[in-house]
Amino acid sequence: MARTEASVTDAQASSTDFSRPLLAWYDRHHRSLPWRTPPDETKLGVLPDPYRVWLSEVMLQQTTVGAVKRYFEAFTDAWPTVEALATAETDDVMKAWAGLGYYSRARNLKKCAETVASEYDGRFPDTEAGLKALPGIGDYTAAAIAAIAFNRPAAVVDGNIERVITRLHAIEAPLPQAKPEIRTLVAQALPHDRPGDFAQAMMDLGATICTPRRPACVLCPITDGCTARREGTAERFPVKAPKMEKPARRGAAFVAVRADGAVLLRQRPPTGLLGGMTEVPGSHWTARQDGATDISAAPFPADWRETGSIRHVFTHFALELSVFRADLHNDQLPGDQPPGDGWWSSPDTLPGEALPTVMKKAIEAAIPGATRKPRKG
DNA sequence: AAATCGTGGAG
DNA sequence: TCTCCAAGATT
Repeated sequence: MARTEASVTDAQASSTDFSRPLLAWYDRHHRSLPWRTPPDETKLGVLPDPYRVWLSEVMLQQTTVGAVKRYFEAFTDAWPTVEALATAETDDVMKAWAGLGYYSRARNLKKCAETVASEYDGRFPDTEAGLKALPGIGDYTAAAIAAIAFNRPAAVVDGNIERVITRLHAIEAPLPQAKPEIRTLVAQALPHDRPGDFAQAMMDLGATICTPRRPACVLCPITDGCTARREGTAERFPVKAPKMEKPARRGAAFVAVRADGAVLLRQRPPTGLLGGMTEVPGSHWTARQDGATDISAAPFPADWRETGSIRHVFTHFALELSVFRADLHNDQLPGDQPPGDGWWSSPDTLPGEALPTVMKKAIEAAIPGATRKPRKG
């Protein structure tokens, strides 16, 4: 195909202008994703639905593409527009988000949808500043939506792009200190005719070629200006500050099973770890390792039997949970109301509850299969 | 501004 | 099994 953008190339010509070969590579090797508009359409001016771009970008924060796909389909099926999400029940949103992690994202997602629906007439702002003012949208997400959904020349910097840029320039400064320098370099390389495709091309390159380990430099379209490639040190970048090791905590979880199979659940506080999500009653999670499993934290007296234990690793600590189960007869129920603000969830509603993975593990340890959703069809 | 906030896949 | 870490945001 004939190249007609010679003037653009000349204007940007420098050792750091890698956008043309990168975009040419993207045109041929871009990933096809449910929220993405392919380059043959964006080049004709067709842009993706900002709602779908926003939803995907929030889901993709610190989360892999593979994990996001099913959730994205479920969300867009249930709530096809930002107005639909704005009027949804928050509890339904938390249920749909359960398992994806970082649950403040779901709370902010709902708030953001409500703001866009009520204050912006259902249309997302088309500038970085306007977007960043919304809950759950920070530097990266604001730039990504501006570039991808509105083709604004925004400097998008995510983990992939940090890796690509630090290798291109062999940046020795550790992250996150090097971030301002990286942003400047991205802004300098930004092709103003295709900012959205450029951002996605950089991310695809980082995800498929310029990978954290064993990068496929042989297949890379921009090796010419890559210092780390020339020096054979690509895998050394990006340099990161040393990470501290995760402390251990332990606690007890109590699975109360009624005669009809219903399980006692309750809601966690609205903020903090697993904020607003559903849990089985449990003890405090202590950092003490000598502490015996604390059965005094049970929601009511019963014949609690330890049925096993589960391990779960959070971002900043590892948890070991002793799981207790009690099978209740009808005359053993603690009054006609569940303790506190809890509720009994029957076997057919349990799989649809807003249970984070750690709680599904705990329930599974007491009642194998109880949280598994029945296969449809 | 350092700490907090989940989960699962890959090597 | 263990380590790394993924399209980061918030306080």
